[in-house]
Amino acid sequence: MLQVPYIRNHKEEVITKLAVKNFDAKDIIGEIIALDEKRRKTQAELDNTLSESNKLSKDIGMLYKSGNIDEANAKKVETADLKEKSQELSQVLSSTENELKEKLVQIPNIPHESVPVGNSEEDNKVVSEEGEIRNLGNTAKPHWELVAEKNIIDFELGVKITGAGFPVYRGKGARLQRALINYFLDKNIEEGYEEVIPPYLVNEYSGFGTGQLPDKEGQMYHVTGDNLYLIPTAEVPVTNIFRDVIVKKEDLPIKCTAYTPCFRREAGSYGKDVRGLNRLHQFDKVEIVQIEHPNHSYKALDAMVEHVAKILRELGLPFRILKLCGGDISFTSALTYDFEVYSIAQEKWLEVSSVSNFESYQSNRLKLRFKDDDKKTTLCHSLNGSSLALPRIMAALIENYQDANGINIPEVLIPYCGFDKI
RNA sequence: GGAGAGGUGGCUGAGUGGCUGAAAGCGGCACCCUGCUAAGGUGUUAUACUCGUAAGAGUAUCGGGGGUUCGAAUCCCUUCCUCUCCGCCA
Repeated sequence: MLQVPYIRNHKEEVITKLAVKNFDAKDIIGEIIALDEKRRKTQAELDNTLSESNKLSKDIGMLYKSGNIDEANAKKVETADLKEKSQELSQVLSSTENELKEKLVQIPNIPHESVPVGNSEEDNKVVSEEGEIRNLGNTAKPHWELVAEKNIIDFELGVKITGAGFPVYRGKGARLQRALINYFLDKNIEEGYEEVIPPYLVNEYSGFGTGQLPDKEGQMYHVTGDNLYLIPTAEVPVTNIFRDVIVKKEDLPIKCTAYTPCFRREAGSYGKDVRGLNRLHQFDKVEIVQIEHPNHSYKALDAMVEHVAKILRELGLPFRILKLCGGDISFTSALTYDFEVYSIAQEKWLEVSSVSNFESYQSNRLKLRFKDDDKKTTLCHSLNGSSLALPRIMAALIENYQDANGINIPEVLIPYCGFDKI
């Protein structure tokens, strides 16, 4: 959520920059400024009214104490008008505040100046590309065939137990998955991230804090009996650790990593793009989250990007890094880099990580602040990224490391797996 | 799930209708003093919003929401949470 004073003081700039996200902010910004003015005016009026009736009440108290009952009763009558007025004003105030908030949450985060203009993923800018893409000719098998042959991931079984998009990993498949999780976590811990195991169900306040609610409600599984939501990403519980928190400046940056399963309803497309591990309702992901000082958040973003790149390099997967354009970048992000690994059998790039700086957009919702040198409380910047999402890494590993004898395990994973071939 | 008790500032803990944004202690910060150290002294120490260039002033906040009252941390209702006992259970 953007800060109203910022909108008020940088009206034109906000409108221009939001245009990069293909968001026409002109009307809504005007409405917000008007609502804010109304809010402030009402606030001032209400405060004055309350101040008056507080004074009267104090007088009445004094009069009672000194035995001046008649005068006290006379003053009581005077309070009636003030009370009615303050009730009216506070109603106006709260409805104005609600309206204002409703408008505010409709405005996306302002994109960073380096975000390329564009309408869709076609316009994302390839920042770098690394690793050798093997040429297996037409012998390359897609991962869904390989996992069936080796009996390491069973999609049909998942359908029987739950439904489509809930695969069963078994044998070496399960072991490889667990190896990847541990490997990712270890790399993150090595980089200074504190490991946390958060709840996998969150309440609605948390959903609001990270922006899933109220708009993207359909994306999450809702446990209606207890009014809780299954997390679509560890970002939700982990970032909400810091909701309503004022941290010490010297504690920044705060770095957390968490492995969690992720649950996504993602009502939508079927077919080739969602075959196998490409898109699931339940999947595993290791997430990294940073809370940073506003002056250092872009340095932190670069470091996170480099960290993820290092892991992909170690795994020996060909990958590229994209800077998302205005049309593809998420609502809440100021700058996002996507990581894609190449799937040689599907002959396409698969997104395996998305690393973003939200600047103060999330912090404003979360009320996540730090005390600055001038003792002012200032919003922190928050960042997060996947490090990494498991299914597509698994898919790419299986496809890229296949040969006539089976599937090879990358060097770094062998100690975690306990085997070197499937 | 049943029966009780309770939720007050960074922490401990007082406070049962008005002068309590909140005693006291601890902790934190600043300064002073003692040639060092231990100790001592003085002051300060919440958050948000509004008005103001500022100094400052006002308003709200004692788990959340609602109510009674001229006036609520204090009374009533409701909800969430914590603790103790019983039951159930990985």
